Amino acid sequence: MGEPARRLGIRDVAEQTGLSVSTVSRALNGYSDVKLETRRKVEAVAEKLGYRASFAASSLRSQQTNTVTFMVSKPWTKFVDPFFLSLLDGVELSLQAQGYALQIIMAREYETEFEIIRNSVERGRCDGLLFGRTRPEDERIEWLQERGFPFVTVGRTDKSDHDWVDVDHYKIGYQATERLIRLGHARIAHLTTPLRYAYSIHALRGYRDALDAHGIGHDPALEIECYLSRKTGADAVTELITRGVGPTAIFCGNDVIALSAMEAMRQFGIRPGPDMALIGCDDIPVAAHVGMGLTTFRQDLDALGMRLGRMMVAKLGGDAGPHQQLIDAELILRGTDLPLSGGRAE
Amino acid sequence: MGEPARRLGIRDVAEQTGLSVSTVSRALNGYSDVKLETRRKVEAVAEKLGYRASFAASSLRSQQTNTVTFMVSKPWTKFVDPFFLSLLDGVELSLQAQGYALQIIMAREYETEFEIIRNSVERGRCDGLLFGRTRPEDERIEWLQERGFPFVTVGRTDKSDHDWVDVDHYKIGYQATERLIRLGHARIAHLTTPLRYAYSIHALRGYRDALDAHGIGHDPALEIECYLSRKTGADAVTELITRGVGPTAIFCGNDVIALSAMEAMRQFGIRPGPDMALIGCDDIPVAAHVGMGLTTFRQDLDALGMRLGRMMVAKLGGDAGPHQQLIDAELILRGTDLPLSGGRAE
DNA sequence: CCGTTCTCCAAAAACGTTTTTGAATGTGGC
DNA sequence: GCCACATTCAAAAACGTTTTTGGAGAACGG
Repeated sequence: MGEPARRLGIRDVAEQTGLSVSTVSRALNGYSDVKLETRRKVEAVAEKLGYRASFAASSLRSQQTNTVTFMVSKPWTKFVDPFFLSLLDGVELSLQAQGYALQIIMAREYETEFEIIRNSVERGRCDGLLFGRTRPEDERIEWLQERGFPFVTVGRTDKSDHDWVDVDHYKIGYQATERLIRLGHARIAHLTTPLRYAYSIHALRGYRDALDAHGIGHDPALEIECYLSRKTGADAVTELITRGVGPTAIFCGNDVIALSAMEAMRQFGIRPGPDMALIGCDDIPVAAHVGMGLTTFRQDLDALGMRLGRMMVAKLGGDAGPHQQLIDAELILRGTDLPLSGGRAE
Repeated sequence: MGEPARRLGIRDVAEQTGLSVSTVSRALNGYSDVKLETRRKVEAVAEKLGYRASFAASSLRSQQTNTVTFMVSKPWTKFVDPFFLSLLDGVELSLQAQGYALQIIMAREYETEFEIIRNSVERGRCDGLLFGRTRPEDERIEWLQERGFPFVTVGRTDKSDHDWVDVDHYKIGYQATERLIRLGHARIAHLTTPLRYAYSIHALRGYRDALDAHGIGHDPALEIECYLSRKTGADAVTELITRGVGPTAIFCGNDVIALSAMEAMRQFGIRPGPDMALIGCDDIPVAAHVGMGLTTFRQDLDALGMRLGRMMVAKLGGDAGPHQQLIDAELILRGTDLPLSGGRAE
């Protein structure tokens, strides 16, 4: 017994108000050619009935979803720290201010990233796309550009004629290295984040340029690519020490690598800081608590997120672009950037 | 010049194959009443053309989205640690195995949680809903139950006649307290997570029951409710000490509170562990690195996520339920659960 | 050889909105 | 008093699928 619980539709609102369906729609969507009094009545009835337009129906007809998708790659270290949440927070804030919903979608495997994008775009699940982990040559970006689909990336690519926001990793690399040089170090190793990502390469360039600028050439043996799983910071430190490459300081592409490196140092009886200077990047929460505190770079991801969102809104609003935003990281001095003391012969 | 780039539709596939629109649809959606050969041809052409069904159109007609939404409350501490990501990972894995997409949506404000749910459900944006931070009396749950909308929560409520998964916080509270009692402590404080959440209350009950079971009554002065911002673990410790309540051990509702408490202890010259035993909960990454290591409880959120996803799939598949899953946490012994030593007069 | 069942496909309706088109009414100028 | 124009709304088309309905032909049993 009882009705089969048919979905509440715009017709019901039309009947209740005694107006036509089209007028109700125009009233609810804020068109100007509906009398204020009429609009009020429609809104009141809609509220009373608890009516909301079907998402599927309205986006089918209007050809837009008012939704922006952020694709997050799972093994992105930044996801795990609260500041990445700040980024999403900033994005959400600036999007919803303009009536857009933020939707987050996970790419669990590296291989599915592209497939997820294709699916989102071709099925018309969102109006705009946000993603990070850009690579120097990024097929996702080319594909999206071909189709003219709106997107903004976190991170640049080699041909950067699209919208992006980015942290200046070149500057980070340069500053970190220069600081270590100023502290008297000359044998400075660099444990890089995976070099398939553009930002890793920028940091590496900064590192090398700083060395060059101070008349120190870069030594390939001091540059080691690290991963989250395969080869960690600890492996790299072990390699540096057993091969006798003899660094007195290390600049790590991120704090996770730095932490792992510190672990290995302790195993070798090397004190991070006094015996081997260390600078990381990201300022993850652990960084302040580990040992004497890890010197590292902090990024204002909140601001980055806001800009990311605003850029997307501008783009969806018809602003052609391209727009780009580079933001600086802040050096957080703690306990591991110490001057060269009892270094070996150099 | 050039076409106005009309959207690629199912009609195009129909024309290319020489079949009717309905046959193409049935072929692509895996119905049985289409010859294998025909299906192959359709799939080939669709692939060649790069056709994908419009999400809006198909979900309008079929009245389902094949999407499950996880609503994550922003100030959820678990979001910030990598293990929360494990939970989402587990969910995604079990959902996509059954052809469902996982979509994450953020509730930045406490007040918007309900609104987001209403919007998702009434606009028909998803087929099922997942969320945590359940409260003993949870209006979201009642609302969803009234409407018969499929959902599974992370955490129970008082009237638990719905589907949920949960970590056994009662057991955690009981075990933590019992361990501290066995170590000789009798004045054991409990810094609780916000008591509006059901799990906080479960932990509190476990704490009290353990005290009772060992003939120690609970003292309201030893129970302090902590928040992430307003009153932190540090504030609570300050209160305990300045008021001379005299605890010798503390069980903290989570590690963030514990860390904050440790900070305050140091300010008072109290060594966490030797001078004041401490047990936390969650095993956030910092926990292993802070001081002599925080003794805490680890939860297998990966498994929790898998179960959560599977439960949702079952529900969407017509399995009535209710289904409930309680999982145990594992005590991780580190350096802060020490026996009572130079305690004051008791 | 006829009737029945089964297999495969086509035509058309339906999903619930938004947008287009056009009509009715009122208003003002001459 | 008539025409032009602005305002406000209604009718109907359109969005791109899936589902329903039913029909043509093949297969099969008697």
